[in-house]
Amino acid sequence: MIDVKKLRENPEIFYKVAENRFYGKEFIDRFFELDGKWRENLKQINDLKHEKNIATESISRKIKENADVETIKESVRELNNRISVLETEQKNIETERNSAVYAIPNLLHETVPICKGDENNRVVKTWGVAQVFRDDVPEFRNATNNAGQYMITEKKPISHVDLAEKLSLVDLERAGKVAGARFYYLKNRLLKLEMALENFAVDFLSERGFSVVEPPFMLNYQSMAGATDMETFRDTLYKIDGEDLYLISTSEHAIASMLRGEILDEKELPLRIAGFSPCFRKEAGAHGKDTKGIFRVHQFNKIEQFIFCREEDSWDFLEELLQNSEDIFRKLNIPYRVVNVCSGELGSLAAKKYDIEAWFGSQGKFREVVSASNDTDYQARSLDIRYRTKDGNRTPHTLNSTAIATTRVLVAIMENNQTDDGEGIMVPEALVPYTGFDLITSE
RNA sequence: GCGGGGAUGGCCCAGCGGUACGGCGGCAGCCUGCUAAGCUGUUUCUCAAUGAGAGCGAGGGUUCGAAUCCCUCUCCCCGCGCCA
Repeated sequence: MIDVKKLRENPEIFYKVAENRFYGKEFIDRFFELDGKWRENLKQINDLKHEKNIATESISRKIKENADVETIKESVRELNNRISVLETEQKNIETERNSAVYAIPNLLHETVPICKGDENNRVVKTWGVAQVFRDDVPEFRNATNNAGQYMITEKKPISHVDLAEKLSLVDLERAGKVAGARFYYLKNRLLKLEMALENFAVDFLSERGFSVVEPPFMLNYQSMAGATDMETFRDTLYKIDGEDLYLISTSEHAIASMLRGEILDEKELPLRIAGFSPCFRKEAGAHGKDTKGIFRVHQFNKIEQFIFCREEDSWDFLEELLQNSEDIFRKLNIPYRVVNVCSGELGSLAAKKYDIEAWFGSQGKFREVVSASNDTDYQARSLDIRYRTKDGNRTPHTLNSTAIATTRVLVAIMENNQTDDGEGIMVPEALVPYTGFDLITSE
């Protein structure tokens, strides 16, 4: 959530951000409407409680003096009634005011492009030599601002769906039978390749100063609500029936809420934590998109980078996270571009977000494989996480970035590393020590 | 799942109907040739702030007054049961 004090002091900043993000301003209006009443009520309640405390204290004194206390008791009962009426009203106002506050998005970093639509994300850089089918060259050149390196191929790579079927690497049909669309059985060498990716990423991040955790795969409402926003709840989260538990859609939320309600010491920061967990997503808004294969699924494994840091350091750490993720894709030799996501496509928690989009030859497109966000103090404030400094407590900044989302990276490998005859997949060199094989074929 | 014991400020711990004790740590100051020790203050949140209110795992209840008594729930520890 945003800083309410800052909102009271500088409403114009928040109105401007709402405009730049193409949000409605009604939540901010609603906040101010309710906040005035809230503060007025609070004053009244506190004054009455003050009166009550004085009366109550006088009772114990009078009892010692053997004086009569019945009339005072009666007046305190009267005060209690008035307080209780106001407090009930206050609770209602507060609930509404808070839901308005939660709906107000984070501030934006000055470098975020102000516009709508993914096509307006700013391309920051490109890396690698992509194999681009002849007909897709214009699209590729456009998507990289003519800066991407590529080799023209005379045939399109086989889609990962066809290739995986041919090589017995996934069973989508039976997964559909037992669980539904967007589920999969991952098989044989593709499973080993997945495990290799996971081990590779865990080792990689350990070397870069991350501690690694496998978090709970479910979180209670309070933790989930602190770590994410209502849009995410609605569109992506699975709820466990009859329990106060939600399946995580990313280990980010489990790591962020790990420190909920705690006060850290400034010296403990930064905290670099990598999470490894399955991610469960409803993909509610994605009907008809990427329906085939394992590109967009309800369940996949992910290694995630997460950082808690001092407020003054977070912009440097965003670059660090991006660099780590880029280095992973470089080691895997997957061509990609990096985009600075524009204001209209940014989630409400993020003040800035980079996406890494890998080249998928069969689709002739760059598609998202990594999201690196700086949520500044927004997420940590909702979770009531603070750190102690000489000059009092502050809210840390939190950042997160994908390292490896397994299914998408498997697809990227399948589409970028096909053998010339289209009958096999070459394992990226960096993974061979982990797989123990360098080729996946039908044998 | 059953029985017993717990949860108190950043940490440890006392209090068990009269408004949170003490210690450790942190910060500020005093003192000292420097350091250490010692001494003093401070340490969470909210508000229209020289003031006031809230806060003892969470939520209810009883009472003029609840950390303290009652109810529900959560988590931790010990034992029993079950179990990959």
